[in-house]
Amino acid sequence: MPELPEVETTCRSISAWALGCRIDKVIRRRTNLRLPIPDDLDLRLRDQSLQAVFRRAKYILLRFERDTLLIHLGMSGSLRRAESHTPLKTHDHVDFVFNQGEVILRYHDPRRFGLIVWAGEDHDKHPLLSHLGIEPLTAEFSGAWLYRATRERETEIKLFLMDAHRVVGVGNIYASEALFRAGIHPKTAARKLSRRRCERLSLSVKETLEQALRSGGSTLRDYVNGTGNPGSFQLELSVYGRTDQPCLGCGTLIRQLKQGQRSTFYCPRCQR
DNA sequence: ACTGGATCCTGACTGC
DNA sequence: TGCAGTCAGGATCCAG
Repeated sequence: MPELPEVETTCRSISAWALGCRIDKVIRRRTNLRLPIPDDLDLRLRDQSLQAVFRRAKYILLRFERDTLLIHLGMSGSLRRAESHTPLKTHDHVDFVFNQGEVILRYHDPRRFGLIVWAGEDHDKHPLLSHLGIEPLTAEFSGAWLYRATRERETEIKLFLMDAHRVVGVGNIYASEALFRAGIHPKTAARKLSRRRCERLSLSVKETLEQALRSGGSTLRDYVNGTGNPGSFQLELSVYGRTDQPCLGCGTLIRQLKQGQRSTFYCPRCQR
């Protein structure tokens, strides 16, 4: 479900209400997601207050006084505020109950592709994070970097953009959108991109993600941020999900194809 | 090392 | 209605 803008939006909205709140108890309603949910969540987190909420790639980190949690939302997860009277929904797997039950941070994930694990002493060294590539919204992710990283790479550029070993946070929606913005065909071999096109693509990735962030992310099915509000970037999508609809630039019908078992959307005229 | 494919799981939707 | 098939925002593991 969530790509970088949705995860970042979730972090920001949780920060806005939960920082400083103290854990009353943690309720775990099932023992595993993609990985086992630690059985000492409640024991260890009780009485610790939430110190920081931040993101690495599409992982959310909740830093408490003595422990840090690593959370991933997978395809269908959400982490949002609930009240003691908020009715429980199917697939509400974990509740972090704060301030004597006054507010709850509730983890919901129908497909259970997400995960909740301890981050350990140094989260950057955690096995799930240690191999990750660079953040797209930093200066490091530049045209020069992209040009260097794509040399000799036979992979289609869309798959390259979605490979978290190289650059993180760019999922299926924003990869299609960024390539449209850059005027690059998604099946182009990464190594064939010129320096100039790499420059353009790195900018397009940043602009696409930043625009989505300003809209609070995309809500296609059920994404909601940490306060339970949907995003609106889906209204600004140029190609994603627009098969057979006219390109906003030239009117040519948007096409759909498969890359790595995922749908790709593109304009055959604007993207070469 | 790189690359493509299968896999985990539920729910929404389509077509018969 | 019901049922089967397809597809979905992610990431890991495995074979070639």
